[in-house]
Amino acid sequence: MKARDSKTADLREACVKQALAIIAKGGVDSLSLRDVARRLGVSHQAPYKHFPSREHILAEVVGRAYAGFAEHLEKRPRSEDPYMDLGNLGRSYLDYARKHPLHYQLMFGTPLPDPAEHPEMMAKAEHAFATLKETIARLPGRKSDADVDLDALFTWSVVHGLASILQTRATEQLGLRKAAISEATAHTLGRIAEALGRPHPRP
Amino acid sequence: MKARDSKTADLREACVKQALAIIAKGGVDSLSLRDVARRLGVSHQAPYKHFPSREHILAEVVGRAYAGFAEHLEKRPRSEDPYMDLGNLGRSYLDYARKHPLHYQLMFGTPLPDPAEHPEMMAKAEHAFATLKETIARLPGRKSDADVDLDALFTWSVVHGLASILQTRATEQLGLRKAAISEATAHTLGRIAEALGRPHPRP
DNA sequence: CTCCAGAGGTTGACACTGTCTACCAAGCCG
DNA sequence: CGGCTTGGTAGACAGTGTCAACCTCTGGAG
Repeated sequence: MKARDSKTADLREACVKQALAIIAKGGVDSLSLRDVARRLGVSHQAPYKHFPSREHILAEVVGRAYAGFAEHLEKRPRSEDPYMDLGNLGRSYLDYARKHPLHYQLMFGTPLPDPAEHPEMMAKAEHAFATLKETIARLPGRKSDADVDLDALFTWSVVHGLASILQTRATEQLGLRKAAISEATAHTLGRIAEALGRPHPRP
Repeated sequence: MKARDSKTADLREACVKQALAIIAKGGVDSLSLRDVARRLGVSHQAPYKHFPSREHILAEVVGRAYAGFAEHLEKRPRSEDPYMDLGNLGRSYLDYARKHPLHYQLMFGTPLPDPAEHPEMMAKAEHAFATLKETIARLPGRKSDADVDLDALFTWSVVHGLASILQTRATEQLGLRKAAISEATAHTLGRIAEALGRPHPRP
């Protein structure tokens, strides 16, 4: 019944949407296929016609988060200066984590469905890392691929670590001044650039 | 019955131990108080005499992980040179994450019980961060407390980010050479020191 | 046109979970 | 003795994932 004639159209799609809504409200643990079905006004087994198991619907949700993330990184502003370009990439990364904490948490802060069994889930993630490596390869003074790999890993560590920490609100509990938080992004991106060899500004 | 006369002694203690064992085998999701009780040969309600809910037993397990972590950091080698001291701290941190991946994951890679409702859980974490700030404050050229806060946050981000990434085995899926992984720790710690102003070695 | 296979939906059952309630046995203390 | 607390038991309930059987359209193949 209902005005939703979405029936024939896309129950699968509606499931994914509702799943995200449920996770948004109550955390990933609270996701239950029966709840999804209930909200959609269908039987508790209907979702199983589209997803073999709870893990699979979760993998789908996470996969979409990765896709949105990769798209966001692609849309970042570009620059001629390689250091600025790296800065843009980092800012864009932290931007996404701040604006879409739920998606970020799904991607990196949750016990994920085994990636080995859901390979499509990780495809987008690889692309994002490749972008980072390209950007770093353009910095002056890079020699071997090994250097690039190591510095890409370093850079990723920093932004990922900062994003995670800012999300846990650990800051509130660790006695940091509020100002520290708002300045953290700029400061951290600056430190990355210095670590990677940009001449230090010494005013 | 059984040879376990631990009965009078410490069912509570045994619960925590079994809980950790269960999590170790099947992940945090698989923890069930009924399973704990079953393994201990007691009724399914016995654990509830010692823990008000599943969340509380989890909080206890996590709290112990934090304690063990803080203790590990305390035992790190010390040094006169402040940069070496910082390096030791970072190495010690990454060491722990590598040797006790389960504990590390419990602390930082899992949706935790709400810290606001389990304050004792976080007490040890604060101490660890304070140690980091002290170490950084000893570096030459630090000015204000604000600088120290920001650089502490930066440093924490790096090590935490690297530890997280190395644990997800994302490396395997992102096309990094195996060598990159083993070199990552040393390289990253070096980059931190450079970012914080240690003169770059240019061989 | 008929037929029938399959996609997508249904109901019912099962084993499992966390948690509530009531009950019981021992120990302690007035 | 009587009563209170502590730590255990048993039973029930709602909620979960998932398996199995069944129903009902709908789109082709013959």
